[in-house]
This record gives sequence, C-alpha cells and structure tokens, in this order.
Amino acid sequence: MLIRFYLLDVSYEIHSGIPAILLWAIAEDHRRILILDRSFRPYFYAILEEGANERDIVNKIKLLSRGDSPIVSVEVGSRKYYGKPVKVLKVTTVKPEAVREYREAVKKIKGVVDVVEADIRFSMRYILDNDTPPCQWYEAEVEPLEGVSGYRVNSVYSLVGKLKPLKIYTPPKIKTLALDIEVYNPRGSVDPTRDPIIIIAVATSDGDLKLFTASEGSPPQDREAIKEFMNYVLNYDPDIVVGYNSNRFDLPYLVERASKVGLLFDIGRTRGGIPRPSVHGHYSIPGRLHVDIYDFAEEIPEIKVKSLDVVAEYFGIVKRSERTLIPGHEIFRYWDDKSRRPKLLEYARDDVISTFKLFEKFLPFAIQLSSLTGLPLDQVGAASVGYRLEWYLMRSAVKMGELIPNRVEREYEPYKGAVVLEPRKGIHENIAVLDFTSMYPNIMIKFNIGPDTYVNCGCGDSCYEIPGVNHCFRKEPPGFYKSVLETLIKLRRSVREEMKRYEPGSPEYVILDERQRALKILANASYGYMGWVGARWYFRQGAEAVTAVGREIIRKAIEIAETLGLEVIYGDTDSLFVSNKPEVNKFIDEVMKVLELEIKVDKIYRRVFFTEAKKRYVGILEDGRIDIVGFEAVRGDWSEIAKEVQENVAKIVLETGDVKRAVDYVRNVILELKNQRIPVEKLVIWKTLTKSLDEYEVSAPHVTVARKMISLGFKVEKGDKVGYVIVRGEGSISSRALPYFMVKPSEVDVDYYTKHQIIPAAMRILEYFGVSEKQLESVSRAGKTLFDFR
DNA sequence: TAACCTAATAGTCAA
DNA sequence: TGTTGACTATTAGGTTAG
Repeated sequence: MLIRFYLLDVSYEIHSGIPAILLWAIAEDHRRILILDRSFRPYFYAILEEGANERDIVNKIKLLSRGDSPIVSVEVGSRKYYGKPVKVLKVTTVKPEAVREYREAVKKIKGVVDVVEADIRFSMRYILDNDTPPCQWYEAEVEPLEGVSGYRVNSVYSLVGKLKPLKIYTPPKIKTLALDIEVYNPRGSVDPTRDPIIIIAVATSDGDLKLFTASEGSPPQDREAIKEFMNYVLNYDPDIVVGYNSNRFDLPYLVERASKVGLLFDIGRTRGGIPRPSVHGHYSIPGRLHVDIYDFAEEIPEIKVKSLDVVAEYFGIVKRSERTLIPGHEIFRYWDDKSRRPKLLEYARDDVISTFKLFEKFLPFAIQLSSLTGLPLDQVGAASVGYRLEWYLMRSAVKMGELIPNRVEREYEPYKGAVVLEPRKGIHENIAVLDFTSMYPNIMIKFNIGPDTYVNCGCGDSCYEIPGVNHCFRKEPPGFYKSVLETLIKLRRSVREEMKRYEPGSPEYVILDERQRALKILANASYGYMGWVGARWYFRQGAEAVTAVGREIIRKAIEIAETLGLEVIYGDTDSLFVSNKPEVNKFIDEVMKVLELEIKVDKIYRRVFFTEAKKRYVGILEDGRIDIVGFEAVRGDWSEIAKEVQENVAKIVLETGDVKRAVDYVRNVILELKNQRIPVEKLVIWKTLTKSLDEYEVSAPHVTVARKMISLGFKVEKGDKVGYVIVRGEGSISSRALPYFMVKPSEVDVDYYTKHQIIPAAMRILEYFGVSEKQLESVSRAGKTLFDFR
C-alpha cells in the first residue's frame, strides 16, 4: 500500500543481529506510524592507489570478514575525492559498530590510500544516502507489519520501495508537550539523589495546562507526581517534548530522580527506552523529538542574560513586570510557606507557558534548518553553526559523488583577517554606510576558492592569483565550495520568488521566509567553516585567500570613492562610511562594474560620531533613532546604570550638541548614586564563566563570586553568567565583589561605580568635547546638594 | 611603602 | 564544536621615589 507521511525522526535498532532503520512519522490521516527499513547496511569506502590491483585488494578485504558481522560485499566504484576521480571499494558489513574495526584493518592493506566515510552515524548515513531529511512530506510503498509489539505507535510498517519526497510545505498538526520542573532546593544547588521535584508543569499544543505537585513531607515526596506525569505523557503521546535548558537540567534530572524513587522513566515510543544523552550535548527521548529552546535563545546575541523570563520578554510573549518571578534560591521557601506556595505554582505555570510559546516562535525556523541539514529537529538546535553547515555540505557531497573527508585532528595555524580603517574622529553630518552584500561567500564563488581548486601559482590565465598571499585557484571547473554556494544562492532566490505568491503573514509565507533565512545563514557560515580546524573541509589557505581578496577589494573601493570625491570616514571588513552625496550612486555603479561585486547603502546617518577607537561609533539614523555600535552601552558586561548614562550622553550630544547639559546630567546621576537612589539591579555586572573554575589563572571578580556562590551551595559552572556588585571595603575589586542578590543598597561601593563605571562610560564620548573627569566628579565632594555645583 | 608601570589574562563586540 | 580584529578592565608582579 502507498502512504503519505511527514517524517519526524530516523533512528536504528538491531533486530536479531540485523540493523533496522526506524522511520518515525505522522501519516496523512494523523496516525503516528513507524516504518521499518531492514534493507539498509553500514559501509565505508577504501580509496585505491592509482594502478592498484583491485582484485587482489578485494580478496584481501574479504578475508578480513569474521564474526556476527561479516563483510557482505566489496564493490568497485568511482567517486571524486577533492574533485579528483578515484577508484574506490565500497565495503559493506552488517552491524554499524563493525565499521570501525574493519576500517582499521582495511587501512593497513597495501594499495589502499585512505579509508573514508567510516565515521558517519548509521541513521544519518541513511538520511544522506536516500536523501530523506526529516521535517518533510514523503510518499512510500509499505506493508503493514502485524504482531509487532514494543512500539507506542498506531501502526508499524515495513518499507517496500524508496521514499519519494512530496512538494508540500506545511507540516501536519504536531502534538507538542512543554515541561518545566521545580526542585526543592534548601541547600542551594540540587542533587537528584537527594532533592525531590516539587512541581512538574506541563503545557500542550491542545491547550492543556497541568501542574503535578509533590505530596507533603519533609522532604516532599515526589514519587506519585513523577508517576502521574509519566502517565500523562504516555496518554497524551506528544511528538515533540519541549523544555528550557532541559538538555542540561529538566530531562536528566527527571530520569535520575525517577530511578531514585524506583521508577523507570519510560516515556518514549519504544517500550523500555528511557531518555539518554546523545550527540551535541543533546538528551534524546526514543521516538519523540526533544527540543531544548535554550539552544535557540543562545544564538540571539541581543539577549545578554538568557533566563527564560528575559527571553520571553524579548519576543513579546510576556512582560517580566506582568508575571510571577521568584528568585531561584528561594524556591524551597515558597514551597514550605503554604501562604506563598500559590505564587510558586503560578511561577511554574508562567514558565511552562513561556517555554511553549517560545517553541512556537522558533519551530518554523528549526523545521527549515532540519530539512536542509538532514539533522533531526531535536539535534539541529543543539548542533553548532559549523556542524549544521557541515551536514548540509555532506548531503551536497553525496549528491555530487564527492567523498566526504574524514574528521582529523589538525594543528591550529593563525592567518590574517580583515582590515579596519582608522576612523576620522568627531561628528560627521549625513553619512551613508555602504556594505558589500555577502562579501566572503561571493569572493569564494568568484575566485573558485577551496581545497579542491588550489593549484601552484604560475598557471597564467587558467587560474586566479590571490594578491598578497601566494595562493592560486584554477578557474574551471567549479570547486566544491563554489558549487554548493551557488546552489544555496539559487535556492534562496527561488524561495524568495515563491514568497511573492503568498500574503505576508500567511503560514506559507512564514515557512518560506524562514527557509530563505536558513539558506542565508548557511551560506554566510561558509568562510568561518573553511577556517575552522575541526571542519572536514578545513582549508586554511582558502580562508586566508578569502580575507586577502577582501582587503584588496576594500582598498580598491576606497580608491574609487576618493576618485569620485567621496570622503571615506571609516570602514570595517566589508563596509565603507562615506559622505552621502549624489556621487554615491555613481560609486555603487562603478564598484559593480570594476569589482564585479554588489555594494548597497545599508543605512544613512543624519549625524555620526567617532572617537579614535575602531569598531565603536554612535549615530542618529534617518528616522531619528540612536544607533550605538561597539560602545559600553551595547555591551553585556557593564552595569545598567553606566550603559544608560552613556546612551543618554550620546543622545544629548548628538541631538542638541549641548555638552554642558550632558555634563549636568552625568553629575546628577552620580549624585543620585551617592544618595542610594539608584536601585541595586542597575549596578549588577554580568560576566560569563568561559572555563571551569580551576582553569583560571587570575582571580577576576566574576570568578571569585562564582567561588563564593559554590561555597554557599549554588551550582555555578562553565558557560554560566555570573552577576555581581562591588561593595565598600578594603582590598582588590575581586575581593569586594558579591553575588548581586546578596547586596544591600547601603553596602554598594559608590566610589567604584562613579570612577569605574559611570565616568569612564560618559568620558568615552565627552572626552572628545574637552570635558575632564574632574568636571564630572566635582559633585562628589562631601555630598552637597544639586545647587552647589550649578 | 605608596605610586606607578607593564605584561598577561579575560571578556565582549564588529564584521 | 565558524573566523580574525579591536578595545577595555583587572590582576599580578615588578620598579622607583621618597
């Protein structure tokens, strides 16, 4: 029978010694189905030396066959390796684990140059070979499998033919369950072998909202709550389970906690299959997709502190001022105090609603990323930018008959990057910012840059010579990177074309918009990927060539601008700031003609201000908005008050030119600070712990604070943001830094915040106008009133 | 011993 | 677990004036 279905996930199991691919899907009629494909076998390639005796090597390989996973075939074939045609032997066995052993043995055979594609997970191998990424509709011939037990699905089938992709963009109705747990934490940090779960909050795509709570006791008893929750999950049977930071916390905690109270946390679609750690730091539930929204939040640089409430507010889901918030370390108190317990329940409910709504925001993009990269929806979020692109490249390679290079350990070699021009300091009126569109990907295409096109220089007209570095690339035929990038651009263009057929805001429009965005993100990651030592297609000379061409292009563009009488104020990598005169249009045309690259006006400043520093400027845009770049005001590691002061100073100076007013404003803030009128929250400084605590060589404030927090029983680890406030006292700044939630207004070191936060932030801009630090701090003399310095 | 200098460490942002 | 360039604060350890 022929069925149509939406593919959710691909996994595999071994059934009586033979691998079975499991295709988890939603059928057109909404049944949850599982399709088994028992015909697929693991394999790898041996690349043969030129002129090697194939027969001889085939026989030698066959002789290696042993045990319960014999070598079932050795086939001679042709592939390309870095663009060059090669003879390969495709060595097929039975069990995926056997690939590694055979690889080592085959590598040693004389006449075998290398062994490739032995390091690809079996289920991903299936997706690559059959071109069947998840999050797409397919049609396939299947046969019902009767009497198969052990799977919690409506029907199990056996695949007869191949999967045929369908051109349907809209996903089916997917059942989603969001969860959020609260743990009893009287000791600060929590431990599943000791601390019970007090609330499990659940929200589903069918609008159900439920709280499972622990029973009374000291400590509270959570066995029944966990059991009820498990039953709820099995009964609701979600396709997707969503959490916030659930890879690192909720899911592992639930599993361990359940086991501690004597329950098997069996909530998957295979019986007895409990959630377990998987690739890319992801925690997987058999047969369901577990999506951690935190992974997506992490990619938004605008959000500095990534707590759920802040992220939800950023996306306009729920304002922090309009929801219940409870400090994490006080959760147990809210539980113990019955009068405050309803607040805690409200808090958990708000969290799970935010989690669910954030998931709805991210889902369309995640779906597109999954169908492009082939990574299942639950892994695609956890995978880094480099791995996402790599899976796209691997899919492309298979389609092109290119062998996938091995992942190898390499030594890191630095190379020169982009140029940044010395800014002309001061205020400039009416400035246009011109940007080359997708400069690096376009350079890679234009100069056919890649490992497979790299040639010795001195090849004349047949190759491109890269200026400044001794690298050359042949012009024809197009290399791997060029082919892939051109495909990405072509696909994106066609998606954008198709978007025009739909009403903005319609489901189809949103889907296509997310797809074009995913395509752009993949293309833009290509240069960084090529320069990443961990990449399969790593090529330092290529990355070096790309930046070299970039530098040359900017140099030439400056020349063109100056010839046309346009003053260049500043430039960074692929942008130029020039006076916004009619000649700008001529400049754009000339750049296109001479450099054959597109350049566009990105923004226009009515007024823009530079100090002598690079990568820092502030301007007023055409619509009157203040745009701050690079300065403290847009950094996450400065106190809110310093950022606010700097932004307002910039605003006053740019809008009115009234420096005196700006000075008065700063003095007033300093006065308010001294009078304890600035709330402590505005004084918190957040910094990331970028390594584990014992790796630090100096005791920076956030490091000492992290140590203090740990000794108080909190859990602080690598990757966490630590918020601290500097208090009065003796000694170094570090020794006077305290966790922000422990600081009373009276303890704040007002002097530190004046001298090291507010004044430096304000001076960054005011210095240029001849203001001295003394002018700003003169108020500090013995707490006089406002009138004493006016 | 306080004041001052400098290299190294660390974090974050621009592109 | 995508790249290099750039800026800045703080620590840690020294030197120097007095």
